[in-house]
Amino acid sequence: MPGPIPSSRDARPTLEAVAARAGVSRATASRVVNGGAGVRQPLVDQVRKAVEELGYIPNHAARTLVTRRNGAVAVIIDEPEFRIFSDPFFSRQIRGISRELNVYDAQLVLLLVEGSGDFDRITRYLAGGHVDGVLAFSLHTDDELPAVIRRFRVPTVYGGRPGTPGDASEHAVPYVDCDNRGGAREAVRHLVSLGRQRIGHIAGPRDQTSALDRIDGYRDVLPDSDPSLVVEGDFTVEGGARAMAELLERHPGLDAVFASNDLMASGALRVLGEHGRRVPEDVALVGFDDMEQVAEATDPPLTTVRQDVEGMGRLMVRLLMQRLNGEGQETDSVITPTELVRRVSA
Amino acid sequence: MPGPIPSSRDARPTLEAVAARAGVSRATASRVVNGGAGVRQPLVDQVRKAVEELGYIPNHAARTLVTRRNGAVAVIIDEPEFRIFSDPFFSRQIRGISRELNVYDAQLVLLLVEGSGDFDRITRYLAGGHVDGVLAFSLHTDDELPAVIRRFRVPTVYGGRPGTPGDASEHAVPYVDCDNRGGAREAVRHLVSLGRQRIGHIAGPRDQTSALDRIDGYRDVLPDSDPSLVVEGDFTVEGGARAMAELLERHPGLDAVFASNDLMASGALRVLGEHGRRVPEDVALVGFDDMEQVAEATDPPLTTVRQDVEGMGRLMVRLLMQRLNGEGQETDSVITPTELVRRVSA
DNA sequence: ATGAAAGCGCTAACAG
DNA sequence: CTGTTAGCGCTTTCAT
Repeated sequence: MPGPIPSSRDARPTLEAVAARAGVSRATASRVVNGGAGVRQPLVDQVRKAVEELGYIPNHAARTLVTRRNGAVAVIIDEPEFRIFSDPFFSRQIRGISRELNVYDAQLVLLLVEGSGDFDRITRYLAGGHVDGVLAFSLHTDDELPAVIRRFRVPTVYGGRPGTPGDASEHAVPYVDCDNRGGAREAVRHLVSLGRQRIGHIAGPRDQTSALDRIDGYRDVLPDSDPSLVVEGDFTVEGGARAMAELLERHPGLDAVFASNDLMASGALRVLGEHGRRVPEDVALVGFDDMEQVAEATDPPLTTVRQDVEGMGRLMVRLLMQRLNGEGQETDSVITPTELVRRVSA
Repeated sequence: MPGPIPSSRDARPTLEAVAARAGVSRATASRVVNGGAGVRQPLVDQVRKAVEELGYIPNHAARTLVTRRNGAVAVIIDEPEFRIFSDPFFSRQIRGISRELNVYDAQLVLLLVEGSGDFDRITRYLAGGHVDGVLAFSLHTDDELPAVIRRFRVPTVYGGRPGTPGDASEHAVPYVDCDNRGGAREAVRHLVSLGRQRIGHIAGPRDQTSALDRIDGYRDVLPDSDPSLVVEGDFTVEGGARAMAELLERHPGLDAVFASNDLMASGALRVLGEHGRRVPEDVALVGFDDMEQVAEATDPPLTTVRQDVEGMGRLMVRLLMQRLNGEGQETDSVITPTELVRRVSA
């Protein structure tokens, strides 16, 4: 079905050509191309036919120049190397975003931030109005991005609750996050329901709200637990392994662990094995994220807390589009539910 | 260092304003903004100053409209769900691409293809000339993308050797790939050097050239090996596990396995364990890719073949830019070297 | 070396 | 309902 699209990129037909062929004015042709509202059917048909025959494709730049809309959204990911390398989390979220963006016929411009150097570049980019909106991830407490976003008033939705104070004013930027705290509670409650008495927690880095929220969830269920039962990891396999070793040293009698993500849980699993602990018999283990790749591949497979990462991505796009269309400047943030997935480790 | 950039996206200063402030014509201002060649120093300085003071940022759409360049490159990934979900490979390659694109001050537009439906969309997008060039991945043998690319003559570089015949004419599209065959040879030779006698191979899907090339590498070293020693997997953990089980059933006496990627190797590892085989004592195992996340997290850590994924991404961008700048229409493909990384599994 | 002027392709008032 | 008319902001001959 090759269709009549011209075989070269150059010398593409313009609206002018379409109008001429259809025997109408450029304005009418434009109207038809943009939906055809308020144009009589016969003319609509003529124009459509001309478009078809000529293989007309609108020139985006020209359109953007006058409408000041560019049909593109930037996805900004500010993440230290190790995490984007080792965490399918982003691939998934981006897939959700991409899918939903397609619905709106919008393009996805990917901006990876690696250091303050990149920051200027991104500032200029956003300031230049090259995109209609922004989807930003991994805001760390010391991030400069929120300031830029506020300054240029770029419509934005955050992925994950931002660590910055986030002025509660009318300009608050909405975010989409899963119920980290509730999920953590569920995980720990599950461990408790298993009859476990000494439950440790391998936390994520303190500069990420998700890690903080999960610690809170842990404490919600175990308010009187010994503080030394919580060790900070860095969301990597190795970090999880180190934390587990530390935990074991401090509390040899430990009988359960809630790790703040699956990667750390897998590291913990290995260390547990090395120290002769059977899982789940001696020590029950629950992770977080439900990254199948990790959670199902470990031995034993991990019981973990699932979050709908793709759905969260789609949601972010929807919220952004609402803002762009002016429907409710007062968009609210959304917290999505989590679900405990029982496998073998607990 | 906030700088003088205006605090709102609207009402941005135009070149006109800059020219007025600098007391020159728009043409001169434009020249300065674009490098300042052929403009006397004093004027250059005046314009630069005005740009600075006004916080002028060029309007991309206007520029694109006249230059027909848009400073953007599309990255097209056509990959069934499971792989992008479970393979850090892309994250890494994209990071390399992103970094190198920054060097050229070009934007990255991400296009995820999920089915034939998406195909129309992408065709229209490319035909619309929204991007200056394309970086395309995961061409399967039955892909429609190459046809579109050829038809519209979009400057393109493939990631990985495409499965399509790839007319050897002057319009051949260059690609960047690692030395899959050589890497596989190295892996298998290593196994041989360890004194292993019955070496199996868990291959990747037949519609991917990387999998095919690795099989070839295996056969290069073991030309007379029993065909039943090669089992096809699908590059996933589960697929690797199934393949390993099959292999064990066919050849209980197996003493080594070369898996076509690390994910499958990790699945194989688990099955090996379940069947009471010690690794590497009873069965030596080598993977491919060196995805640290997987290769270092398994127990024992995997010996594997490393490919410089990020470097390959950067290389793709460089080749594309060469094409765009007309330097050498006859860009050649590049095969990057691999390296055996010895850990514990072999 | 610099400026004037002519568009790039499209949309959006505004008339009719 | 349709056509005419202005630009959107920038680059690029072409004169000077």
